Amino acid sequence: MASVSSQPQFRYTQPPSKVLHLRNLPWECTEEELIELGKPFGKVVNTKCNVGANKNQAFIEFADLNQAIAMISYYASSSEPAQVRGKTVYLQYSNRQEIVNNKTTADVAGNVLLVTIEGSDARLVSIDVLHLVFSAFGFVHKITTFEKTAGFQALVQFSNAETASSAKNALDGRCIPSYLLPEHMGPCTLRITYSAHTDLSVKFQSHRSRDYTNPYLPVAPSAIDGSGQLSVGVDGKKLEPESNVLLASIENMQYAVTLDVLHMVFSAFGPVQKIAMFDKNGGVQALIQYPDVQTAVVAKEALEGHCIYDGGFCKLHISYSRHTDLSIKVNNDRSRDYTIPNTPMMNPQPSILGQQPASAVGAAPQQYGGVQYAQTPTQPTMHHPPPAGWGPVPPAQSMPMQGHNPPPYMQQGTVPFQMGPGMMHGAGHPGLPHPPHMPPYQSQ
DNA sequence: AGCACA
Repeated sequence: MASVSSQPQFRYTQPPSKVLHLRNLPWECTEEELIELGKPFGKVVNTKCNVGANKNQAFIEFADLNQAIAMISYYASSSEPAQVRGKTVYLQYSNRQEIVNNKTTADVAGNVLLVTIEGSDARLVSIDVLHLVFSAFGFVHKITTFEKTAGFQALVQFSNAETASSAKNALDGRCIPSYLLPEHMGPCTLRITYSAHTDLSVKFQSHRSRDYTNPYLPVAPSAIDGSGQLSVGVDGKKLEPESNVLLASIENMQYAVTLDVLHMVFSAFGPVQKIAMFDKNGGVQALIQYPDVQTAVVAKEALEGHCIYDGGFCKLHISYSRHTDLSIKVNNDRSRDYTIPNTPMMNPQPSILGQQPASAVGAAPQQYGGVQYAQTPTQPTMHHPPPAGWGPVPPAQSMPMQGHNPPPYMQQGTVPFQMGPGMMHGAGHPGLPHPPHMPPYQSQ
């Protein structure tokens, strides 16, 4: 009747739907319990439990609208309320006509993981740390993070369900290794389910979202500072996401700084895996890759602001790169992969300088004197994967070098920096022009 | 006790 439809309705009534919305359920109510509840009234074709902030809501979908109406009608006039485990359950028609993302989405493997980071400091976990953690299992295409009632969450997109499930199996319920987290942070536990997403939409590189397949995606202005590095200020504190790859720029470069010089300087802190040099903004920059974040942190703190040569020449400015694994296409005078054994090096040269700790870059810069360098174009002692004794640790520095162990969930061969060339997947986009002064591996 | 993954 037309006159009825225009009448005001009760505030909380809904038009009928095959889908019923249930609330006040006991926590972690099961699908079986929902089916038990609905079965007397018809065929339950789908359910969704643990809905809402308190996980105490659910949906039941009947095969037929009349079955849903029968259930609502029954309990509307019954003296006994609907109950699950003795707890009164409130029913109404859902405002949707079908359950979307039915319960199987949490169980069917997909290429995108929904990650909930638990812990009082969960929101301090940077997207870069998440990237590092998940990259151990395969190329991570994209990450988005967001705050939900469930807490701080991230969606992590892999190439396929296989790599996603290996990450899920290894990481679900595990804590992020503390050395990847800012100091004084409590434990952060990862809870992982599959997302129904297959391809995340990332518009900007920012502190909340990243697309690692598209190096030329614009960076959100809010996420960068003057040096072009991400610096997310949480409670006003500057948080530079740490990385195992350092970006070094060289100021006042009166003398040539070669790959070998950089290798020698940075090797004092740990095995240098890869170096890539390139020109940017009229200067020289280099990416230096260590096997782990911790070594990079130590090197950065020791070297930042120091000069390679006496007299204030070749001053190093070091920040963390967002890369975790450089893709070295060819070993030459600007790029080198030291992890590949038996790779013929160009210009093999005798070693110089021995094991001078690089903390002495400032203290004993004459070791790297320009003249000496010019006369003996350098080749550090290491041609191959770093030997066990890759050099003394600068004694004056406090260097927790014990941390070369992989985090507990990482198995040999799956650590991020041993990932194959897929890591820098975006580098080879055929249709994308490389910006000037930007080598193909350089994402920003 | 009031609707699902940004």
